[in-house]
Formats: sequence, structure tokens, C-alpha cells
Amino acid sequence: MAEELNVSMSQNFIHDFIDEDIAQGGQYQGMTVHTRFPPEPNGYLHIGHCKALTIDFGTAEKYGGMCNLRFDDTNPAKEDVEFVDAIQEDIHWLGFDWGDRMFYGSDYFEKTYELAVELIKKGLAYVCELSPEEFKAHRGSIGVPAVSPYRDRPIEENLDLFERMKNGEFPEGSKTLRAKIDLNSGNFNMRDPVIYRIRYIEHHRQGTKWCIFPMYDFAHPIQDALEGITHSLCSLEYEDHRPLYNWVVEHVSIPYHKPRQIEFARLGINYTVMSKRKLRKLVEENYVSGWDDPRMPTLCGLRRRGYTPKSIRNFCDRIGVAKAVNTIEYAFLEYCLREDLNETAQRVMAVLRPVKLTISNYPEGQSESFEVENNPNRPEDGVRTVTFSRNLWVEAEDFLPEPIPKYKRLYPNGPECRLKGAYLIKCVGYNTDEAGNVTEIIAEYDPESKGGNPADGRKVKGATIHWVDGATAVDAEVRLYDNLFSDPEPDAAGKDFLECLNPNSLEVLTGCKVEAGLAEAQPSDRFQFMRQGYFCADSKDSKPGHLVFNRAVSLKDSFKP
RNA sequence: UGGGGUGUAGCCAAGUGGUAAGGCACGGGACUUUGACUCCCGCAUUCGCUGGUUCGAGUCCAGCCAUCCCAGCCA
Repeated sequence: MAEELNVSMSQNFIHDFIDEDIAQGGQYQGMTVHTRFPPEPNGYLHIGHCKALTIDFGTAEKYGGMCNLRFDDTNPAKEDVEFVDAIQEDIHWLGFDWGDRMFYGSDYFEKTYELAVELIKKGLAYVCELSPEEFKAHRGSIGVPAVSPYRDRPIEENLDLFERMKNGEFPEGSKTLRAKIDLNSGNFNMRDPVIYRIRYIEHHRQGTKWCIFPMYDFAHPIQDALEGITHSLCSLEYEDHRPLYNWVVEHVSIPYHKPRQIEFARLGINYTVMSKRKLRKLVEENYVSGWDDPRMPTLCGLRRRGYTPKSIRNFCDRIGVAKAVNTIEYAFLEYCLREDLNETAQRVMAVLRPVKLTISNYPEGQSESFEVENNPNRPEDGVRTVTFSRNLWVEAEDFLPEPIPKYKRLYPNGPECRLKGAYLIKCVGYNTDEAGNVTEIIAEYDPESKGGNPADGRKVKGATIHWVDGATAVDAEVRLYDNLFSDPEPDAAGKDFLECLNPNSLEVLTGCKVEAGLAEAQPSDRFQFMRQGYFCADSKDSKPGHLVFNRAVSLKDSFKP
């Protein structure tokens, strides 16, 4: 199903680490590099996840290994099946394939429990009865060690208590299982971290079978080891957890091998919120129409917005992989899209802000048709037929009563311009309403320039202008989007991200003229035109298409009124 | 002032002791039946700062500064 995307991963510091591991042999001797992509099913995937996806799948592929898809569902309070399905769909849409290696962290609950028991038997874990509040009070502080009065409980007693925790004999929050590591560590993750907690919540897969759930720090390394993952790639905020990750791998008996965690910086894009918590708020409180609202940075949102899988993957590959906190400019994402669209998009002419153009010397009632190439870069894409008559619609900004410097479009006695694919014209006048708004542009055409080619071969000074035929053009309801956020950027200091919502982010225009050929194809669709020059159909099932306007308006401009 | 990271151009980013790649953005020009695309040209005498080692330092050493993450029974 995945088309050949031709996106290859370039060498980065993670590869350097892996190369060292392979060169040194040791625990990686003879092993194939395997990675995993471990989303927690508590939201939709966004473009930030695509960076991780690209790194996880790309690294495995580079070394001839596999990348597993594993749902990290060890916290029953936050997870839902809705997200499990959506996540799979989005990963496939991007073109990544995990084959038959899809797992759930919760499928390892039995094994994880056994390993916890093993830890207890080794004297490396104990049941603690501190309440959450007491736990905080006993946590210690910088330079002050943590304490737990239950630390030296006999092994037999721990075993008994832990089993009874599993059997549901104790209320939530009353007991935890803690790893016995170092109450003095400057790294608080090592101050006897909780590795199991009691939760009487139905799990989306396990139902009510369990009432104790392993913490991420305990479950993740075990899952990695069980699946034969050699390199567990994650984001920077887990650096502090690596000692704990290694501790678990070291002290738990999994005959397989010992995976290595490597961290990289997550993706940041300006004017874009990447926090799952915040995106969830936007959806739940109806600031947007849903997870796939075209203004969302989710993969399904970007898809509706007209982004192609290839463009997103190219983007993720090109931004690089490093450990420095980064904020990529939105313009770079746009560039990656334009690049792909320019290659593949079927062109069509459209007029967003129509102004009537009358060809005064073209006979009333006459009509003819022209063929226009669908994609000038790909002749094999063929041509489409457009009709032409005396009355046309052109973009309002293609006319000015008084020219400004370097303006080479329509204005009275201005330069000869070409109506794309049709004729050469010269503007001879215009009409306005009482308020002075331009209502009609008057022009004369050169009958000897059919197809836009003047008979005498003279060069055209003016620009080539897009147009649609007033006789056959179809009105479409159009949505013109700005970015969801504007200056100040979301997450700007002291600003709640909701305060940064762009009030103009959704603009509904009607009366947009669309070339007949396009509108006839899907007469009932409401097309959403994006400023960048592409659009997508309103419903998820409709096939996205693309328009290329005569002038692209950079998203950046929309931030500056 | 505890622990863990990171600082190379407006934004990313390569660089692993031999004289600062590349991309985006931006500016200029050519070309063009999309002011698009394409093509040229320009864009860090300097790598957070200060010292030190060296014939030679973005790379090694020391100190300093800035900045991000961590005190969930979240992941």
C-alpha cells in the first residue's frame, strides 16, 4: 500500500552510536538492529510524531532491522480504543509499515508482574504504604535524601503484600511497589521510584483483570527487551530516566539481551502547538471541528489540508536529528509541500476574489474552447478543455486603476497581458460603483493570438493571468484558512495558548468562481482553498486535489495584517 | 546554589586538530504561457564568552555565561 516515497535517512548521531555498538560487538554482537514506535493511545498522531516515526522506522530500515508498533497502554485512565485505530490509519497513510509486529504494552502485564516478583525476591523492590501525600513529604529534596519507613520490610512480607495488591485487597493509593535503588541520588528518578500502582479502572484491553499497573519506567525497558529491541529511541525528556531504564534492564531476568536508550530532540514548529494535552483541549472544547480540522497539526488534519505523505516525510528527514532544542520555521514545511505539489499536482484555474473582465471587442454570445496542460512539468498528465467568452472573471488583485512600481498586470493603458492559454489582452478602462470599488475591467484582445501565442511572435511585457469563463464558471463555497495561531506564538511567555488563537483563522467566502472542469467533477463538494495554493475536499472520504494559483500567498504574510 | 542536557547565520544543520558543507528564509539577476518552477549571484574573517595547550582549535583543557528538562502512584 505504501507508495515508493524515496525518502532516505541521512547519517545522524544516533547512527554514530549504533555504528559504535556494532563495531564494539559486546551485547550487540550478531544482533540485527530493531526499534519500536511506542505511542500512547490517548490522542491522534501529529507531525511531531512523524519525526519520531521517521527516526524509528528509518533507523531500523537503515540497519536492515524492523520497527515494531507498540501501544504504550499501561495507564488505563488515559487511553482509548478510538485512538488505537486512528493511529494505525495515520501511520499507514504516511507510508510506514510495521508488518505483523503490532503489540500492546498491556499484553506483557503477566510477564511484567513476574519480573516485579523477581525483583522483590532479590530484595530489590518493596511494598511501600506511603500515601501520595506522605510520599511527597518523604521524597526529600535537593541534598536531602528521601526516606521510606517500609524500605526494609522482609522479602516474604513484600511478596505477600504485592500479591494481595494484585488481588485487589487494598484501596487505590494505599500501597505501591517501589524499586530499591538510591534514596540519595541527585536524580530523583532513582530515589526508589514507584514501579507499580493500584488503579481500579477498566483497561481498554485487559478489562478488569488487573488492578495494579506497571509504571512506564518499569514497563518500557521490559517491553523493549522482550521484543528484541536493540535501540530504544525517544525524546530528550527521558534522558533523566535512562539510568533507571538501564537499572531495570540490568536487574530483571530476560535472557534475550539489553536494549539501549538513545534520546533526540523533539520537533518544534513556530506558530504551532504540538502538545497533545493542548490539542485535546482544542478538540474537546470545540475550538476546532475535530482532530482532523485542517488547521490542526495532526496528520489527519494536515491530510485534509492537502499535505502529501511524501512532503511530510521529506520534511522530517531534512530537519535533521540532534539533541539541541529546535524550532523549525513553518515556511520549511510549506517548502516541502510546494516541492512535491509542483511535481505532481494537477493544475486548475480558480478565482478567489472575482472581478468581472469584459473583452469589449470579443463578440457577444460567442464562445470557444482551449486546451490547457494539467501540469506543465508532466506532459503525460494531458490537457483539459476550458471555455472562453466575452465575460470572464479574474482575480481582483490582477487589476489596479493606477499601477505601482514593477506592476505588470492589468491597468488602463498598461502592458499587454496574456490570459493563460487563451489570448493576449490590453486593459482599456474600467468601471466602478458609487463607492469607487472596481466592478468591471474593460480590455481588448488580439484575435491573432489564439492560445496565447501572438501571430508575429512578439514578446509579452505583462504577466500571464489566470481566469475563468463567466458563462460556465461555477460558484463554490470556499474556506480560506489562516493558521490556527498567530502572533504572539502559542507558548509565548506569559500567554495561555488559547489567547493566541487567530480570530481570523477561518474565513468563509462565497461566490468564488471555479473553472467548470473542476466543479463539474464534484459538483456537490465544498472546496477548501488554502492560501498556499492547494485545497482539499471537505469530507474525509473525498480525494484531495490541488490548485495552483497565479500567486502564492505565504502563510507568513497572513500573520502581518 | 541537586541531577541531566544543549549552545555553529534569522531557522534547521554538517563538521571528530589542517584553515566554516548543505537546506529553508532573505536580497539581486536571468529565464518563463502560474510574479510559480528552474537557473545564476550574494548572504558566519568566525563557531556562547574568557583564558590555556598547539606550527595550527568550532574541534583538546580550564573557568564562566546562557538556555532547556526533572521533585506524577503520567507517558
